[in-house]
Amino acid sequence: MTTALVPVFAALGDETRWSILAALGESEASASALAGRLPVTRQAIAKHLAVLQEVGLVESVRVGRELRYRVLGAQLSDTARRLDQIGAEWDRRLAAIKTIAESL
Amino acid sequence: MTTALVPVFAALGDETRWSILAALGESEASASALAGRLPVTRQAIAKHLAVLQEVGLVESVRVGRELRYRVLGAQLSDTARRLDQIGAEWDRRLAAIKTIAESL
DNA sequence: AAATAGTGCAACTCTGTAGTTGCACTATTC
DNA sequence: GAATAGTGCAACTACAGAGTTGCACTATTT
Repeated sequence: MTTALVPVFAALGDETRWSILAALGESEASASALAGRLPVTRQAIAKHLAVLQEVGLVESVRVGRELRYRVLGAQLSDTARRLDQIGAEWDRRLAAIKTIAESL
Repeated sequence: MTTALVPVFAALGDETRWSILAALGESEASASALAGRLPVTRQAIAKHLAVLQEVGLVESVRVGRELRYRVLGAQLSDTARRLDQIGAEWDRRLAAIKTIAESL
């Protein structure tokens, strides 16, 4: 299953979500724990985590009575790979057109 | 000048803008030309192009009386590289924590 | 058993923005 | 010089989503 690309970027296009990802990049944490460090409510964070989980950037594990979230760097790297391929393809094609144009 | 990352993702988090980028990935085009191929008005496309240009994904060149837009694959590849580094850093750090935890 | 920490869900506000219509302006092209 | 193709700008609508408050529920701890 290859995750659709656009929703991933939409998820990454929000500063608050990057704050959450950055925090999770240092250590796993629950929504409540994150709410202690960030200037938003726990409910807002829960919504962001749902978005991030939907696009596979985050996964959750039950630990006692808390839901602990973990960031998935591999998904980010996979997205990066696909992005790089698209950019390279554009430049390749446009360079080819330019070459043809100049040969006229 | 390293472009801020989040605005780039916000720009990439829209399907219509991807349609525009895909079209420009095949050949340069003006806002009016793009409006002929896509199911949105020329004005809407102009706004999207402004957003894309703001984050450096697109540049424009005057050709006669038209403003022709060109996609910049290099900016996409650069973004991809930075994204990959971030993902790798997360996984590296969390793996280190896991190792420490298991050694207890 | 009681207190509590963590979560889930719903309703609401508010801002941002995607998209539209309409008109004015300008440089072409004939 | 007149018609026209391309763009620029402004006002407006409509919807998505970021954030809030409030309450209910549940599984822990003590």
